[in-house]
Amino acid sequence: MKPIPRRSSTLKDVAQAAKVSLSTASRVLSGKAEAYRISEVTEKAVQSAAKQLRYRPSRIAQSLRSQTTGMIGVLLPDIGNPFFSAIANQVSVLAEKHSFSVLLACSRESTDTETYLVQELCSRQVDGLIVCPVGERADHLVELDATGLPMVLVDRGFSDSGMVTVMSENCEGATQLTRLVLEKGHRKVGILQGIPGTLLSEERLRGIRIALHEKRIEFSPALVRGNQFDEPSGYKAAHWLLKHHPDITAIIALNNLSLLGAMRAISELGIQVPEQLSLATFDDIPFADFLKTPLTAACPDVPGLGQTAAKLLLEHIKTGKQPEQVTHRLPVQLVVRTSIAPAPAL
Amino acid sequence: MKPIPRRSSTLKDVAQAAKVSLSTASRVLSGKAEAYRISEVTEKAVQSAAKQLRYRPSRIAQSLRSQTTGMIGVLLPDIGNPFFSAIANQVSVLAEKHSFSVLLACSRESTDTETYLVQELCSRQVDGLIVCPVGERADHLVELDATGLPMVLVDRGFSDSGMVTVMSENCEGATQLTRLVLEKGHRKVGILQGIPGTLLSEERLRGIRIALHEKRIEFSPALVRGNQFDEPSGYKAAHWLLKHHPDITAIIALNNLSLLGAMRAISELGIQVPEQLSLATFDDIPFADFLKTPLTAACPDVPGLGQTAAKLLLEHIKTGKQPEQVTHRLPVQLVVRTSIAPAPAL
DNA sequence: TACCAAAGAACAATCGATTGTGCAACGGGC
DNA sequence: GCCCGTTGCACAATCGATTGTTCTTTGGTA
Repeated sequence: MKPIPRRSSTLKDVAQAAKVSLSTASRVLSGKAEAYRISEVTEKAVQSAAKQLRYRPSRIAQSLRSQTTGMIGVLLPDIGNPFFSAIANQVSVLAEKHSFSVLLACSRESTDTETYLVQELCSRQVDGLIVCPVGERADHLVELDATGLPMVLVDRGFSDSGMVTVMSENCEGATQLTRLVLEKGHRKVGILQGIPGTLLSEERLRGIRIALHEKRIEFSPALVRGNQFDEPSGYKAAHWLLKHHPDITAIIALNNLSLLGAMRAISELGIQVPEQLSLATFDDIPFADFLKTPLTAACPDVPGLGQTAAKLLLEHIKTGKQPEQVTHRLPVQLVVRTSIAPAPAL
Repeated sequence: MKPIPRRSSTLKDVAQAAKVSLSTASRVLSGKAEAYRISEVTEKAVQSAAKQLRYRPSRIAQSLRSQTTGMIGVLLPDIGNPFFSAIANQVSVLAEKHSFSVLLACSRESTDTETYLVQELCSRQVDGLIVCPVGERADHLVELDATGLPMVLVDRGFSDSGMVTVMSENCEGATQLTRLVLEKGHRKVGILQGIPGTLLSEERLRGIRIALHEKRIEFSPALVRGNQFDEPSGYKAAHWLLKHHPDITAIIALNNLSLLGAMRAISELGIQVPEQLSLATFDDIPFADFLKTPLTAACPDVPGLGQTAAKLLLEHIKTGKQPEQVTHRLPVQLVVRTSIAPAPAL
């Protein structure tokens, strides 16, 4: 299979057209004419030749030479999820501002895929990496981090991994959200989580336990359901909870897709929110204000997460120094709407 | 500024470790040992050296040599918009399946930025390009298309540009959506559009005119407002319409963000949907079923758009031949909910 | 024993840009 | 008139991988 012959003009073409050597052409076009005492006549000749030939340097060749690509890798679990696409958006805009390109990859919540893609991004020599890890394992990331490649984890992380991480104040947010529920008299609350054991889930659960503890309510692991950060998981978990624990009076969803699944289940079962069942959730959704029952939610600062991660990464790349502060926490904003009602008398 | 010394092992290292030449190492690792009659002993030696050194070939070097990068550029107006992120998602997944990486760029609905980014992606030597153009101008894209670079436009396009394009059946969809409105007796309908003059807007407007014509209702350009594919545009347009034409009984939004803006405006004005004002829109939104007033919408086949575009592009890249069919149309699905009510008596 | 073919691996050019060093030409000072 | 310093540019190595060509070795045969 022949390489496609669509070759744009190279430096060589420019040099020949201007009747100078490669080196001279290169120095002129990279603005070093002055430093190398190149005459104005020559300089102009090169520049006009470059313009005529519509010369654009090959970033591939530049990358090979300079060992730096001007690309940052962005590895997310699911770009279809507005939460992550918002992060990608922020990163992309900031990257462009700093003349970096974004190499996007999507692990689809699979740790194996994540491991593979991280390698893939590395073999493309990205200058840095922003990863929202699936969260089940950290070894492949720790190993990479150890090589010194600038890397920032975002939204999800690992405890004590030593890797630079930008996260929400999950525990605090969960506590506040849960308090709102408990204050309305709810005593038996179902919880929809994502992948169990991930730091994100653990922190949010911990926050919930703190609020429960304040009210002297025992935490019941049986009421925590869900095994994925996706809609089917939320759907099944909600169905299970409402079937096996019909006396729960509130549900807290720990992420947006679990919530969406739960709402389908609740709708199917004909349960009224918030009259029969109160609902609280993590993550904001567009159109939240226009829902039949506007949702009370603990909202991570999504733009902040993306911007902070990008800023830290770019800083690391430019200075060569890892940021001093390893864990960065962004506050979660509590948005009170109407989905939490007083617990119905049983 | 020195290049960062974080160098992973190169083919040279492997060759030295295995005590063979570069060429032999290369041939073994690219699976051509057989063809070049390399002894099994040597082959094993190279492979184990590669494994020990954790050798991964530099795709930069490979790209330079092969003039092919295994990257496709994806240029979208706004990745934050769920519509586009869903497309990016599809493209990303399909690309990965075919061992391509995605270089993402975001024009932020600016044609200038778009022009710049297209150049940027090209100088990175992407093997192909998927573009959802802003739609104001086509010259920069036509020019690129002429070079033979595999390229597919998605969702928005240009009339008679000759460029491979994947679009929705906008006209037909708009006609159907409008019919639903008119059947309920509405005679004065406000319309929220994106950037005027773009093919997308024009086609949808044309569809609306067809439906109006069927009912012998005159099309009034004064009732078409909006100048951007974003929320503020929809917000302002809706406010303007409801202020200057308080007798409109329905609004049709031609895209999701205009709709969102309109809903804010309508909510602020305390207008009841659908009792006082009917609402119909293009684009589906998550949670649509759970809105206070579930929206009747003409929904483009978003996954289909992404997949078709990716498939066409990858096909073009692999075969080297531009697909025969230039324009691909995907049906728009009409989802009837409850936001269109009979027109109130005036 | 001498010669030839095939096997096995090394040499070297290449992709496109960057950069340290070397080499001419020119002018001025002694 | 000769030497030296400056000016202006070319030569060549390099980044890492691929590949056409060449070279050496080995074994078999006449």
